[in-house]
Amino acid sequence: MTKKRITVLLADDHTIVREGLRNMLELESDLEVVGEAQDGRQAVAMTLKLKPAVVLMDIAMPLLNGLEATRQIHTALPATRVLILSAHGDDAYVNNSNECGASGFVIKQTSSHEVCQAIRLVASGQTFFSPSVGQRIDRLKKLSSQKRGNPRLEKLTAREVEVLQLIAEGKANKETAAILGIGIKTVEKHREHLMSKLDIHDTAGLTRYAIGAGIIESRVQLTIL
Amino acid sequence: MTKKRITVLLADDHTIVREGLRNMLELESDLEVVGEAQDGRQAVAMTLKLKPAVVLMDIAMPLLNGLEATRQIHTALPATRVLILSAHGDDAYVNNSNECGASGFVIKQTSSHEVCQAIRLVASGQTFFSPSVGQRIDRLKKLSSQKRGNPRLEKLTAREVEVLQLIAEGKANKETAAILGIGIKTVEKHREHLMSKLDIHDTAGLTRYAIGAGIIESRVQLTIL
DNA sequence: CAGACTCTCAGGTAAACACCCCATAGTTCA
DNA sequence: TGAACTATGGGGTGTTTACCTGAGAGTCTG
Repeated sequence: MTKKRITVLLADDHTIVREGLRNMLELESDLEVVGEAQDGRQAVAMTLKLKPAVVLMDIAMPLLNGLEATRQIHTALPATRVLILSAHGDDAYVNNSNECGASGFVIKQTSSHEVCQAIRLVASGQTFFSPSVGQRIDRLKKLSSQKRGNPRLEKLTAREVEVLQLIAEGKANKETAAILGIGIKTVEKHREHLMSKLDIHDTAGLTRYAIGAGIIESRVQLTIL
Repeated sequence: MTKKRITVLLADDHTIVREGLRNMLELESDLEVVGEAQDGRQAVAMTLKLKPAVVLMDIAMPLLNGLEATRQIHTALPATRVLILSAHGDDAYVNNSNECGASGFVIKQTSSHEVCQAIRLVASGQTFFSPSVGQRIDRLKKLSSQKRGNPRLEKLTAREVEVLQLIAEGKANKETAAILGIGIKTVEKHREHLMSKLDIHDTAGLTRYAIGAGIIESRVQLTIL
């Protein structure tokens, strides 16, 4: 054998995208796809089990969004590099992809060649940001040195954001409890804290907030005709 | 040469997705990717020039969305088959993909094998709809076969839209009843009909639908960090 | 080390919701 | 002129929320 290959875990809820990525990455002799996850929660679980060098992570995923998943992975396995792969470069979440512990951020408009390069870069400990994203990061860094933004979402804990996402996805407390593996009463408590902190006291309001904050996507649809 | 290959045009604004699809389709000996378009306008132009047998069309694209592009292609070249490839199968897009002249609808959760099969089907003049999408279409077809005179109002009644908006604004049934000057039971009945018609059975889902359909807006607020 | 969070869970209550059954009156349309 | 749809109601039942008090275990931090 020549050298150790870079192990990669793919996390994207679209089967077609995963298959396409797998095909492309496996054309590269130094990259090896060791697993595929269909949602954020699975991404975390599989990362802990398979310990890949790099996780290629979509942001918009069910159950747990890519950034939360990144945060959890970064906390549990700081050595694992997470490369965010997002459809939009103007996502509200671009802003704190750094804080979540991501090593890079590429948009889906990027060519596969660049993605491979990005994977190699982050695997070697460096960072990579798509040009349009990089500018945005720079701009925000400059701004944040002056004033602190959004007081509301900042106050939420990681667990609360998780629960908020599940609420906005339409899960009942019982389902949420099952998904998170905790008691219903605990979920109720998180919900209570969310409502108190955000001063929003109904499910519809929490859902609107989650969409507005970019925690989940509102399927944008044009012309109802 | 053995037989004529099915020519395919890819239309998706994400380079990675296009490359992935191209790789996968070219593994099939009977499929041939003859071009790639990055937006809806380009998709129409390239279709007119290259005259592919099948256009694999994403919906969410810049400049011109996939459904509009499909409509234009179908008008100009009725022989060309358009296969919609969308990220979401549960949105309003599905409803009028037929009207735009699409021959099929697959969601990105589909496997590449199924996508290839779908391409072959639509190329042969048949139609293909992903299971989850198919059910929706069937339901709509049944509805529209019953009331042909009003193709656009087959969805929600004016009153139901009113109630939906108030639900999405976070109003409880009691508030809604007071606002509309009707009884609570009537509001409950409208809510029941909404859930049944939309096949959405929780407040969060109704709220997401209302936002996606443009009935209400989710205030934009970003910038964390 | 003590206080401040965070996460976990308990019991309880009143309200709201989801989903059934049913009916009446008006409109629309084949 | 019926059949179908729409809007308006009532009754009932079981589930789910919203909101409250209380509390133990853990972490983080000044």
